[in-house]
Amino acid sequence: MKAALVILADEGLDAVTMRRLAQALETGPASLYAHVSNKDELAELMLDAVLAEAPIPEPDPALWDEQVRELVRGQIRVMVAHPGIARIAWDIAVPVTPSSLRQGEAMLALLRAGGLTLKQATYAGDALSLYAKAYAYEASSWTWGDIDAAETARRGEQMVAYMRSLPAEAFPNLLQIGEFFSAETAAERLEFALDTYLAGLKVLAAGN
Amino acid sequence: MKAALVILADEGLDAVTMRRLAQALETGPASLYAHVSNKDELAELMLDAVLAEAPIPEPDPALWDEQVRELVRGQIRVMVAHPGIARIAWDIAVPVTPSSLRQGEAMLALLRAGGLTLKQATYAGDALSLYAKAYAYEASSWTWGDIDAAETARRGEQMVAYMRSLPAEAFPNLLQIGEFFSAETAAERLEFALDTYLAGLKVLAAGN
DNA sequence: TCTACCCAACGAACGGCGTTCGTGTCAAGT
DNA sequence: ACTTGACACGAACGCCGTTCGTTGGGTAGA
Repeated sequence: MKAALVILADEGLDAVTMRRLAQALETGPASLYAHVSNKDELAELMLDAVLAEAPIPEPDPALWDEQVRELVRGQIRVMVAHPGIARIAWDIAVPVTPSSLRQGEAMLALLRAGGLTLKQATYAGDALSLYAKAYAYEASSWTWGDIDAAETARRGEQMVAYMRSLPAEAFPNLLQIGEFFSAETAAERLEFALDTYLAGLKVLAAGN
Repeated sequence: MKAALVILADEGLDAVTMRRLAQALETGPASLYAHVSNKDELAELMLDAVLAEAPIPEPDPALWDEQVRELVRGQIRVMVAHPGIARIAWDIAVPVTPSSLRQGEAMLALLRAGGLTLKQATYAGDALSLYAKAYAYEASSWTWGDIDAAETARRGEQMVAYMRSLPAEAFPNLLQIGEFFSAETAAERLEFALDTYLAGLKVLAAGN
């Protein structure tokens, strides 16, 4: 349902209610149930529509690790481009929509091209997908909605105040990392996670 | 609020409402706002109480990687032991409760003991924490609540039916991995992810 | 052409939610 | 004994997802 994605983009996830959607379609809430059996099903349709925009690389064994990065980046990109979708992705327990399956198959194909066994590829794909969803969710909430800038700032101050109130030697590391943990470093943290995990996978593949 | 955790354990996350909690305390919903300013604040207190049960290892440079595993396992264990808490952990944008901060500091301390720079430790700790929350959330939903067994089974059939309806060569890998992806392999998938990521971190640390 | 039927679409309502407001109650201070 | 203040509470507000019974228009048959 395109209309739902428009509302999501314009007014945020909280505004995507059956009533609001019905209003956009100039009808009543009850009428929506002729096209969708559930709000969950609506969410699933929205997720699938968004995920369909993520490109799927053609596996090339020589480039497999960069292609895995590209696949994950693509998933994250489309989710972050539609803030709120990542939250929906978490709510859906087992995604069995066409786009989800295509993404899953693509991930497995790339990992196998990298020399992993089927089992290794399964587990690695699971971990990478989990991370993609997690990262997209966090990135979305930083850039949008749920928490506004004032609330975020308040939290930051609260944290600093709380930690200052403790003996400084209790949090020697935490007190130093503030500079690394801003929204600006988000992309860098993603690349770090991908690099590290893929480095681990190469160690594994070398042992096969 | 202990009473809230009892309701969570007995009746699931959906039952943790201000009204239900008030009923358990033999009072009205409005009275709760004398002790808690928000439902969000209640959730934060619940999360902190649960996280407080996760043990914090004393850093030993010789054992750092196994200690990181233990820390993550501990976080996951306490969350899965209280199904629904993992979901709360995702809803809270920036966890600034005492237990959360202690866990964060412990993670940084272990990673630094492993020879990572502060920046590397920050990014790695971020990724590991993200993964712990993600894994705990998934594990909780498999073992509990949100989706019942019948619904899960229906989804499984739906997926198989859908994939069978497509040319088999479109999903050569996905069609084979069913055996690896049951609830029984969950612990194995966790260990795989930890092993892989830590292997990647060691490559990094060696370059310092 | 007229009639009978069917079913998609709908208004209205149900039971729930988080939260707020104004009132009552009761113990401590004078 | 009287005042005062803080705390607890009943009732209500405006939302939510979903369901029920009705309706009205289009089509198939006579």
